[in-house]
Amino acid sequence: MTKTDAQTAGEKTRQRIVEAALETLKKEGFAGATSRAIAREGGFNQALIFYHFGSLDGLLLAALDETSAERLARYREAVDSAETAEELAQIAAAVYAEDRDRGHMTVVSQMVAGSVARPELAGEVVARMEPWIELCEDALRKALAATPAAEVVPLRDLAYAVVTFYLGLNLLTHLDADRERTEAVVARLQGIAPLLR
Amino acid sequence: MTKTDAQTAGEKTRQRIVEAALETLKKEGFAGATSRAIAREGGFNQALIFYHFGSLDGLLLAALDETSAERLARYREAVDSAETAEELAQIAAAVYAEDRDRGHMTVVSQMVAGSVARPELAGEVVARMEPWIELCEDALRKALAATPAAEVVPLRDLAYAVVTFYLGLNLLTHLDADRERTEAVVARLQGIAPLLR
Amino acid sequence: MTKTDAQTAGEKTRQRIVEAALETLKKEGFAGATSRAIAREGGFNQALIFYHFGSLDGLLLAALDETSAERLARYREAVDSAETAEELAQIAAAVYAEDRDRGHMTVVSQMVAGSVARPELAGEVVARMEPWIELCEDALRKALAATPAAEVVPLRDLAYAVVTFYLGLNLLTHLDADRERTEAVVARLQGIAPLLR
Amino acid sequence: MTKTDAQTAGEKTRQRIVEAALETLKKEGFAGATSRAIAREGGFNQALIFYHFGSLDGLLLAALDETSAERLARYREAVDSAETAEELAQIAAAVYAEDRDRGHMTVVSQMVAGSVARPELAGEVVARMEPWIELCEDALRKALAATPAAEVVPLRDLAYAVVTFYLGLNLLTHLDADRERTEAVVARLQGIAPLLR
DNA sequence: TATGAATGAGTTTTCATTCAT
DNA sequence: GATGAATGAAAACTCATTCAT
Repeated sequence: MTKTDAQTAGEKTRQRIVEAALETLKKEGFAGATSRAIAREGGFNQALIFYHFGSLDGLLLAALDETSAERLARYREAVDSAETAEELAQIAAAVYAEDRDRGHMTVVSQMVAGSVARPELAGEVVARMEPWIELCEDALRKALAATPAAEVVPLRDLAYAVVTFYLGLNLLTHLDADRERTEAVVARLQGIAPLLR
Repeated sequence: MTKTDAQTAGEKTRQRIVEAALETLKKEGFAGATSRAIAREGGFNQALIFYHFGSLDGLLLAALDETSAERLARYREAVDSAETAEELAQIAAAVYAEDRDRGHMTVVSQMVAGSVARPELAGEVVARMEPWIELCEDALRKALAATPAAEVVPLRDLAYAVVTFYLGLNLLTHLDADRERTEAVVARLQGIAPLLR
Repeated sequence: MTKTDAQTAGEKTRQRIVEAALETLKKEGFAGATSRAIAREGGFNQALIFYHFGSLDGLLLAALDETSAERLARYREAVDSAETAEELAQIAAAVYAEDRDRGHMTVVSQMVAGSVARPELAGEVVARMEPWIELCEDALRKALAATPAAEVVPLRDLAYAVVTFYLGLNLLTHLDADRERTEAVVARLQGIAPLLR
Repeated sequence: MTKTDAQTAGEKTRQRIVEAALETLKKEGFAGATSRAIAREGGFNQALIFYHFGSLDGLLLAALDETSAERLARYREAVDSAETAEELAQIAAAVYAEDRDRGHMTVVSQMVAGSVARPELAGEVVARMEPWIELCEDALRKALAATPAAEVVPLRDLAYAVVTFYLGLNLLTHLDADRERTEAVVARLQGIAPLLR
């Protein structure tokens, strides 16, 4: 086995573990994402987690990184391609729906919620939210370009508020069995976009 | 000891346990609010929790009820006494600050976050959020009375959105060590009030 | 309240507790006959058990005494009134059916089974089986009166064997959900009686 | 260490745990066979029980299987080698004595007795008694071959009755400290064999 | 690289029993 | 006589992690 092959094999395993972690986070939440549960989900040995990621926290953060990178790219593209506030709102709604159905944001909100009582994790998690806030700021800059809103609330703070809201929304989506309400709220927000003119 | 001048011993103990639970929830979060930790915090026997509340979940929900009742009364009074949107915003900020410093809303957000992976708890927790949404709706009705906003977004949905946001805010407050940002966001929101005119 | 009344009240409570213990033993078995379960069944305070019987074991033994006394009287009468082996077999089957349906022997077998690992109880329980063996010996004496069997196996040993068998039967009746087999065995034994001639 | 000349480490540990379980069952009975007690007896970590057997019930059933397999083989051989009823009776008595002294049947009767109030266990335990009944039926067929008894009581039912009796006997052996009586009963039964002619 | 085995500390909950009132 | 409250010990089981192979 050559060195390149070996590295590849290792990379593959890492990937497999990360995916199992994400899947478990989606299905069982942060509290249910134990090393056993993840290993069971992925069909591999528990100890592999510690071999490759040092600790369960390490894996969880790596999984968060992975999801974030993928989703950020997707969002960034969407934001860059939009021109008007309406377009942005529409795109946001579409990507939100995709996220909700595929569970991407669940991972984020679960990690945030789970980190609250874990100072070692909290810092790491919060750091991983920065790019989201930046992305959101960019989107808002575009959306509010021609409005007076930008003068009232600094974009940075507004972006932070939006992410904050998104986090709360994700939490509640999980609690609200029928999703009726969270859906309604998102729909309404879309209705606001045209008013920005 | 007569029955009038003092609670029964049982009532006192229940209260003591509830307070220990709240304290632990604030300090250690949902994941850290184990029966042991709560008993240690309150300096009583673990088994007392089960004697008085049947289960740890039972205690946690009772603690949530207790905090909610107290805070709701406080907020309700504030909302009722306010006349203008500015007044409401000012009061909201004041009560928010009080909550944040004393940890009341931490308990709520911790319970919400912790319930995500616990279906048995989730229903109970979500039910306990209803009065908050109602209160918020009343406040918004007052605040938006003379504005056209009410016609665009139904108050109910808006109230739900506000609570959602508040939840996210609480989560982030805990993660963001210096609180700088969450503070800034709240301050900005206050700035919006005058614009509603 | 006169002393007689008081005694009566105490006796009534004792009786209530004993009945709750018997009921719990029948429904939940020895392992399920905890002080809590018994108190719940009877709708009284746990501590009453210890006030009246000193310990849970004390209550359980008292309950065993009570059942034994009642059933022994019933069996004794039946044995005394029978004349032939066939009659005895018929009566035995009838009383067995009654016992099985009302759970009397369940209590005995549960106490025996539960005592196995409890030396303090074992001695007491075994002592309470003596009258049953004696009764059985009397019945066998009558049944085998005119047969040569009595010369082969001493009645005492045979009586002990019968009780032993009855105990095993009770245990298996509980395990064998459909009771088909235990019923069949009892039916067959009845068929043996005429052969004794 | 090759795979042929030794069990895997896991197999060895499993065996160690099973033996500790059997030993505890013999010494402390079903109620005393807690995970702690078994771990203490075997000098290993409690958690190992759950690692290897999933649950305490799982271990107990595995222990029952182990004992049963060993003893069944022993009995089967004895039954097959016997020719006459007297021989069978003699062999039965010898094997019974061995069982009693080494505690094999104690394990069976403890599991039966303990399962009475445990529906999940009961089914499993009862299933494990089938081979014993079959073995017994074979022995009886041989013993009663030349007698008219087989026509009166079907062998199957009789076998079931014998096992039933054996169970009761085991229970009582433990209660009856001096074993005098159970011994006597077994001795008497042996005396019956010649009469079958 | 990967794995099966092992561990100590932890979890929620229940137990029989005691005690002050 | 009776009760609500309290307790220390124990129950089954799970946790993240380590280690020898």
